[in-house]
Amino acid sequence: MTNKDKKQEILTMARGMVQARGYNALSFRDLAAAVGIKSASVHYYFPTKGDLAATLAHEYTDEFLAYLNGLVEEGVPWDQCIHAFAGVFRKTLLRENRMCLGGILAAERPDLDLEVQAEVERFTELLVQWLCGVLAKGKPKMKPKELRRQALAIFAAIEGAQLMARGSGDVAVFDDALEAYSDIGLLPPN
Amino acid sequence: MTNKDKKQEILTMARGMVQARGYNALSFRDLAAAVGIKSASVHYYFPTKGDLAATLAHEYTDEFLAYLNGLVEEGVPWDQCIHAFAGVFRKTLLRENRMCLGGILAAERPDLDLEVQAEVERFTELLVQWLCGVLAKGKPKMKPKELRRQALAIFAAIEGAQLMARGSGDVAVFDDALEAYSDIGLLPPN
DNA sequence: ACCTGAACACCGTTCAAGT
DNA sequence: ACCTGAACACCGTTCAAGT
Repeated sequence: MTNKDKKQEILTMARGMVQARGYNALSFRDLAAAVGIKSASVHYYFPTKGDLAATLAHEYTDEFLAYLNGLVEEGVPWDQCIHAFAGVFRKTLLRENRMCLGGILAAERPDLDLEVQAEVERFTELLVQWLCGVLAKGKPKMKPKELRRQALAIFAAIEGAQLMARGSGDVAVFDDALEAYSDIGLLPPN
Repeated sequence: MTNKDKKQEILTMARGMVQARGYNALSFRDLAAAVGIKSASVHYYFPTKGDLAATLAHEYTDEFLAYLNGLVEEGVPWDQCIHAFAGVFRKTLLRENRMCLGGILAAERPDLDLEVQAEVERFTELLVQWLCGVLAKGKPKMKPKELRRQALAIFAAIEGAQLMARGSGDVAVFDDALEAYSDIGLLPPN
């Protein structure tokens, strides 16, 4: 196994742990045990917990965005793109009641190093931009500023639905909220 | 200073700390120092961190609800009640970028004792019920099930707007999202 | 290049001991 | 009744030492 493989293995394991229990709850000793090394060795790959989290968040953003851009390139209609976006959050909940990495890190913001805070902002910014682009197809007459506000609103509403579903440990809460969003026109109809 | 005073002082201080930095980041030693005792003494009032958090969450719910019910009793119109509800979340952000206690505990759910998880669910349930009651005045023809879904959606959307505003450290994000919610009719117009 | 044990100051918790 | 210091097993981090 190469260096890169091991590093990636640590990242993958850590991502799941943070999404499941949060940044503060992530233990280097648990993480090390999960990949079969000692906690001191994790520092060989990532000098600090902040470095690990920043890398984690950066990759998460890139992969999330690659998936979303893939949908657009495949020619998926704009309204189905929005639903696919929401679907990612739903799928995350189904796996051990996990949260969006950007969401849980946002909640823990004051405990994060500046570099990690910056990655959270990058995540939000890039996904809002993607939503803007997709939304623009459905609402061609809308002004850029209003478009951006609506993209943000859709994003926030979905994050909030996920947060409340996690808090109650019940995916139905997420589904109910999203159905109401569709009824009212915040999300396109099914 | 009586026992009750000291206990309340601990609770008040702990509440602010959890809203600012989260449950996992709350340190008994920091908390003890803030109220002028040693960390071991905090355990005299609250045997475990879970006991403290559960009491915290219970009081938070009660106080939040008392404020909201006060609005209704004063005869504040239903749409202004909803805006006042949202206003609490905005005000929380303005104080050191704090979060709703129910929201941040929801994010940290897997790290919470069962009694604390139950308090988070109580918080959500009681506030949703209050929103249902207020919303019913504005939409008298709406069926109970749909009413509840919409109350949940409003709650989730506001929590999400707060989460994203916290993540970016910018209240304008909260304001933008809420403006979009109003535009689309999820929240009543201003 | 990659890993380790031991040490450091932290954490929640317990408990015997103080007043 | 209320508080304490000391101990326990944890935490992230550092570092000299191993291969």
